[in-house]
Amino acid sequence: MPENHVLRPFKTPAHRHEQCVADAVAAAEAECQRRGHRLTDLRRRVLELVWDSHEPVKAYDLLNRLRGERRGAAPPTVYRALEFLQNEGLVHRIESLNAFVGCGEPHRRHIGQFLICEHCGTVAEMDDSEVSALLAQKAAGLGFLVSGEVIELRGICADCTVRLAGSDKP
Amino acid sequence: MPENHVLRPFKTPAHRHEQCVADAVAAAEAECQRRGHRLTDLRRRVLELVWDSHEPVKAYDLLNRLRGERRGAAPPTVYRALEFLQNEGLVHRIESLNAFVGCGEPHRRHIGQFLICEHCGTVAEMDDSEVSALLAQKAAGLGFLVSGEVIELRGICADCTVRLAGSDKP
DNA sequence: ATTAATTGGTAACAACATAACGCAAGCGTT
DNA sequence: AACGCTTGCGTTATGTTGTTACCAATTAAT
Repeated sequence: MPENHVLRPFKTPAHRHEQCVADAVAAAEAECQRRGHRLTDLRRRVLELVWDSHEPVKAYDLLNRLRGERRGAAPPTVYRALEFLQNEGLVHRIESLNAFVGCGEPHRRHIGQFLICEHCGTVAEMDDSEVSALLAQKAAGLGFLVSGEVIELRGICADCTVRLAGSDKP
Repeated sequence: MPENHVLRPFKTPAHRHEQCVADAVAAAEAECQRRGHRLTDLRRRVLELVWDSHEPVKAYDLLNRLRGERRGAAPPTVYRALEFLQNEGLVHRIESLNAFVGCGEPHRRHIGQFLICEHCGTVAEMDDSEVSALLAQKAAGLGFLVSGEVIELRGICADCTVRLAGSDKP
């Protein structure tokens, strides 16, 4: 078992977006079925909207899009769907952005460590057990027993590094 | 140079709180003086209020306390002071709580890794370069160049572990 | 079919944060 | 001291994010 899962890589050149959303929804269907939980129309739609961007999505952006297609959509509509999706591990919340991203590997329960590109806004997800273990060990040194972690790194992704280097000398 | 600074330990039994706040303010004075930045009455007072609790403090709690002693206090009053204090490294923001804690070591610039006790609400601060280095290395493996990190661990602190174990068999 | 549990529509509100404007105090120059 | 610049912050208003409470509609279980 690899210690570093890369769950949500930065976009590859060959990225076919419709397929990627469809795959995510299919995986979600499968998981919910397996668990006997209900991925209703609303929940599925919110999940699609989350995946529709590879950047983190704000709850009220989802709401605005929902309003266009569902009469009576209101904050609880979105937050309830998001809560369900989070509980099922289908989306993650990015605390430092008050925003949400789809999870690329919902069948394996995990928390995730996020890489947020400050240039293009894209978020990648790692799940590295070595990092978690080291943190748990360091915390244990202070008598602290870890039960959850929020890890969100900011920086520049590979694509943007290239792009920025290129634009240095135009 | 130690790789793991413990900047804000959990409370010790001998904790003398007034002294601890006074020390923090004195350190802040010294830092601002040295940098030629102005720790005004308002900013000093907000810093005191932040330190007054060892738990993270919400901006609007600060505001409510300020209102009792300063006519015309409003959200910008607090947020501006907090922004200054953050820039000076005198307080840290806990993203996952929308709250603020005083920094125990303002003379050394750092980001901090936070341990949040879910039982008593207390926050401790680590600054472990080994953790940061490992994260940077793992991210680099994905072509990601890290420039900032948000690390907030939840769990149970040493004191509460003891307390909880004791209350198992009362 | 009847009942019980879940889902989500609706309205109101609570919590968190920023924008824009202007005055006045502090400061650095002359 | 007089001038003009910057900074701090009071003030008003508004924008964003998240929650509570209640009830109607749908679904699942008996």
